Amino acid sequence: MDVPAGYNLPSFVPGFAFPMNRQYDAAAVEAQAQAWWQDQQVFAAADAGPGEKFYCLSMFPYPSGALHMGHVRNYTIGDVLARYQMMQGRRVLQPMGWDAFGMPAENAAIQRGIAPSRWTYDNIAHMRGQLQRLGFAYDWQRELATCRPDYYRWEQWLFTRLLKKGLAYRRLAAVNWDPVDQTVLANEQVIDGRGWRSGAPVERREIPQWFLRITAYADELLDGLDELDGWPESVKAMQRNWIGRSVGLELSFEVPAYGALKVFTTRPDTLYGVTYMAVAAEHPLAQQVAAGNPALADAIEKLKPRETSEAALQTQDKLGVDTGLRAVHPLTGDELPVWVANFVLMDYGEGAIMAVPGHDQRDWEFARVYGLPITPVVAPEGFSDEPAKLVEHGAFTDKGLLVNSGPYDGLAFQDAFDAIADLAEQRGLGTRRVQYRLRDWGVSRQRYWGCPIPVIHCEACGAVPVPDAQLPVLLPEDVTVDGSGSPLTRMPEFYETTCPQCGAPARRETDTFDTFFESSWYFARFACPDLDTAMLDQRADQWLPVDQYVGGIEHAILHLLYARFFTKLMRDEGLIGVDEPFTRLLTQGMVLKDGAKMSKSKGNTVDPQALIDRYGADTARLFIMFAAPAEQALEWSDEGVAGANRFLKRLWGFAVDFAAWREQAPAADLATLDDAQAAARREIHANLQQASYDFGKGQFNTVVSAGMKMLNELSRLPVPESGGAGYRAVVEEGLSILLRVLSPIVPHITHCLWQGLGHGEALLRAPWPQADPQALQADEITLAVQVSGKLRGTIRVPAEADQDAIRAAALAEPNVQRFVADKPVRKLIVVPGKLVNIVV
RNA sequence: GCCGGGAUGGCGAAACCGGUAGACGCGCCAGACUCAAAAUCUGGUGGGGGCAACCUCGUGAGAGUUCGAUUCUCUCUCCCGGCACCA
Repeated sequence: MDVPAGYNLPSFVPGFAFPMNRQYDAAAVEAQAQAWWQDQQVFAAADAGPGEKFYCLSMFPYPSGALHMGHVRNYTIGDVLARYQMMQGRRVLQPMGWDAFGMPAENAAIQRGIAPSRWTYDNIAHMRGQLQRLGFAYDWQRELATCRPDYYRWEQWLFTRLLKKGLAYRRLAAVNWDPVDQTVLANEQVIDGRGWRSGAPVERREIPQWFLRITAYADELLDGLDELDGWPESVKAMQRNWIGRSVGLELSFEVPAYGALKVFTTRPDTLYGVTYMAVAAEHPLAQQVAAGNPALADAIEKLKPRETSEAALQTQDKLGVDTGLRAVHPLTGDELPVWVANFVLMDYGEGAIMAVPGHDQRDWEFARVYGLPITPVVAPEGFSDEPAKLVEHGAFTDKGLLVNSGPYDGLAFQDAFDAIADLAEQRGLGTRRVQYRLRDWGVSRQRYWGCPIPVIHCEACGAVPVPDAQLPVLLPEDVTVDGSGSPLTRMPEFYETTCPQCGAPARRETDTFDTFFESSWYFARFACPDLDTAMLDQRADQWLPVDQYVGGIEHAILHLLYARFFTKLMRDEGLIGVDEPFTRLLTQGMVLKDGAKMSKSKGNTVDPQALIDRYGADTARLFIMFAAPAEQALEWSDEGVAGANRFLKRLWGFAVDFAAWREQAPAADLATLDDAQAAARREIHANLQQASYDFGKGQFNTVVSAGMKMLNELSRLPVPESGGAGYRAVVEEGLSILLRVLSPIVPHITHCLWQGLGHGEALLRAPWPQADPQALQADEITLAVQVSGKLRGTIRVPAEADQDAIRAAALAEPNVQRFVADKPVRKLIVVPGKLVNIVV
């Protein structure tokens, strides 16, 4: 760590002279603290040793160029948690790395003609410097970047293992195709149905792609959520819904001139309410109809989705066309029209539905548009009106008792479900089965800046995994990217190879992995980043699971689900013993300015570098932790930052003045406190208790608040001109508590003051302070007095007053007497330590 | 469209198990210091009423449960995150 030239470092010698400089110089203080940490190697995590392990991890950044405020927030929260655990005596691992593959590097290459690798490595170097300037307690020896072959070779290796197990496979899947740029587009690159660069309407194309069979782990991924007590309920709920396990009935409807039309339903109880059938435009039935009828083919073609995003599909107007085919209702024998509808998704279930417009809102809306009948077959218990009334203004989607359902009338949901499912199974019409919303994970990307998929395509042998001895498949870094597809497809020296099985000329796969592939296992690699003989070794089990994971809520589903999935894959490969990667999860909120998320496109960003240059790392950290709870959105405020800096200046000045005063003061004596000093001490300990409680909850803004109150209490005490044994005792103790409580948040200033005040060298290793119960004792307490629930006054009573004494005091309060007057007291509630409510 | 979350003074927020709404900070107002300003320090600061003691309204909207609701239940509005190729 470099110390700014020309600055005379204050000489912090424990227990001796305090620096003369009363001015808080953040740059000097921070350089001093960081130099000490660097010198002592305090953040190098020992794989074994004394203390319980604690693995604290923040989601690693994409090296986009420079840190943004969201990074600063994320990493400050993680660092505060890590440092807090160090002070609890844990052996803490807090690593940092780079999620280095991705589209922005290719975009930069197109725009500026820099190779993606060069751009990425430069960004990493710059951002690493910024992280170091912020004083995060990272073990930099474990740093990794996912774009380096020594990292990605192991995910290539794992992929070949999954291929052999059948957990990776290849099939056709849809992509967004830009017909002008002749390239595949990410959903992000499709704006209002058009390519972002060409402006051409995107097309949907089916190409062969690699998939990971995440659905094979659907049940385990779902059930595992129940054990994750340290995760927010909201994230678990989102994952549950994403996996979307539902138990239902697979049913076949006979369609003359087509055959059996299979559907899946979770509501067999509504079978009598089916009034039409609907299939997706890509469904074989639709294709068959189109083949024999050009007019219908044209109409069906228009119903085909153009984009791949589900949001785009589900928000379009409900459109359809009648195929003219009729299905036979399996129980009533009624004829049901078969429609092609754009709200039916080919990817979910069977790509066909039995429409029950009385009890499904989408079916209801479609029926309304096309004048199809709506038949209610379920009604709430005790519903006595005309059943048709139930579905006049929308579908009735609750469960209830069956009506209009022949022999099943009057049955409740589960009985009806069972009876109809039993009948369907007996008659061979269908079977019960479990359906997931979760789809297998498509990992192929037709892009350059990613990990090459380690497969060789041979005409004779098919898709052959690259043998271990040939790994890694190196991504050539010296390339030109021009936006018209991946350069790998134009590099014979990359793709021309020979089949590892038969030796014939063969073509190397030119697709790369989804970048979620890299981020799905990096947390494990941090345990052994230097290992070059295997993906992981026993050190992974020494550190895993991650005890505390911190990152944005936007990763609630995909990244966190894929990381959980990979953990199970690695476990089943015998690499690790844990089932789940992250024991506790904190999802931090966004950073906003003027009510909107900070982003370059909105032009409302604040550059963290400017903030650090002006005020220092501690001010940035303090503001971020104080301005809002970690999980909530944080509204940026330049004045708030200045306020945070003001507090640090006050803290510095107070400590320096006290140290100077202490030179001529008598020894500290806690037995000689006056009333004000005793009260201040009580407040210090009360706020310590609060801060410890809040730290445990992860509510850091109120920890800062408690620290501010402590300083307020101490500064309010008059400084004795002579004597001062009591003052010295209260302030010395108070400062030692305050510095420790704040040290995870503002580690630099507290480190220097701790040393300067002579408490020892390593604040990091100081124990967390404990509140003294004796200091907390008060003789009198204040109780609120309500009359019929409204506050009418307060009373002071001895702390040990009994209920009768409290009642008497409450009734004697003058304002209370006014409101009670001669009205009879119906009830008198005493909440110990809080309030009295007199109900008249 | 579906899933998840949020809404409290002029602003960021606090209120632990249903018990004094607005701690702490920002901003603003007044005062001290200063030739002046900045910085710093002291005091005040939810709306309305009152000389005051106090009264009254008030936690997105509407209902409900309760002696008592920011907190629990139901309905609604608006904003934010995710929706499988942004990371």
